[in-house]
Amino acid sequence: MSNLELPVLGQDGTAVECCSPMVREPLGQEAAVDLARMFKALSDPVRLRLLSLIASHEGGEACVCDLTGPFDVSQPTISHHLKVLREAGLVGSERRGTWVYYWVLPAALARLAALLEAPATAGGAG
Amino acid sequence: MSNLELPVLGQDGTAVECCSPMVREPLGQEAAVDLARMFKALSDPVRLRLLSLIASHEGGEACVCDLTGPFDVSQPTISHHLKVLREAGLVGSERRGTWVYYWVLPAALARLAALLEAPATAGGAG
DNA sequence: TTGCTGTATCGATGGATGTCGATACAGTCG
DNA sequence: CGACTGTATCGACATCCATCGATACAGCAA
Repeated sequence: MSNLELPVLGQDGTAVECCSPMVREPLGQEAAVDLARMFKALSDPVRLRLLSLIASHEGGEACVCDLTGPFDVSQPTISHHLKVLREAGLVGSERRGTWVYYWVLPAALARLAALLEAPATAGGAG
Repeated sequence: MSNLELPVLGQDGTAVECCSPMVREPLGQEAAVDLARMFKALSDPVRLRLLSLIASHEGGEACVCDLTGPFDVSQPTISHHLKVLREAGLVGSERRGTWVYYWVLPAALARLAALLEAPATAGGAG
């Protein structure tokens, strides 16, 4: 249950509408729906902190037991948020004995980062 | 009403928790709330397409009249989504005579992109 | 002024979402 | 086996959100 079927594509450079900066060409509806799902997973403060906790944890992965402490919400809520992140294709998970480990899928983050990349030359916020 | 008070900071390299990749260090709660608000603005397919339409429009800005056509939703809904994007600090807007123009604020997109940037060396989604 | 067009706001509504307590499931230890 | 811990699922609930039609506001043209 680690890798969902991500419609990710040309790692080798084949330009797809999903990965080029959105300042270059308008997003298609399909791509927009797919990307919006991933951004929605990032649209909650708890999930954002969970993701950064996992990503910055040593070894690049974290046990759920490391993730429930830093938050004021209940354990089922943490489990729910982890499920959202997993179903969005942002993290993978695996059970090892008693504990369940989560790790970030860098390709997914990179896909979103590439989309947001901009020349930053036009009149920006500052 | 173009520039909201973005707590953006060191463009010159001063490391702030908002801008360093989340794989480096855990996000603080305040930063997470702030960033989640921006990601939430990107979590809707219509808004994502609106943003890319604006960004990829010639001159880097687009009239609302250019934005209502490509969608199946009503004009008030488009107006609502544009407001969400504006209040999230992702776009600026200005009225010029009859028409209202919107443009992307690249610094905001760059801030999010920097956060998502990862070494992309660990076992990724593929 | 009146009329027309472009855009924003209002109020309502159905559906999605975050949260919880209770509980079920998975694995380890006696 | 039973007891215990770690994690996920269930069901409920309050709130938020995308959407709409109706309407108000802003600017231009007669």
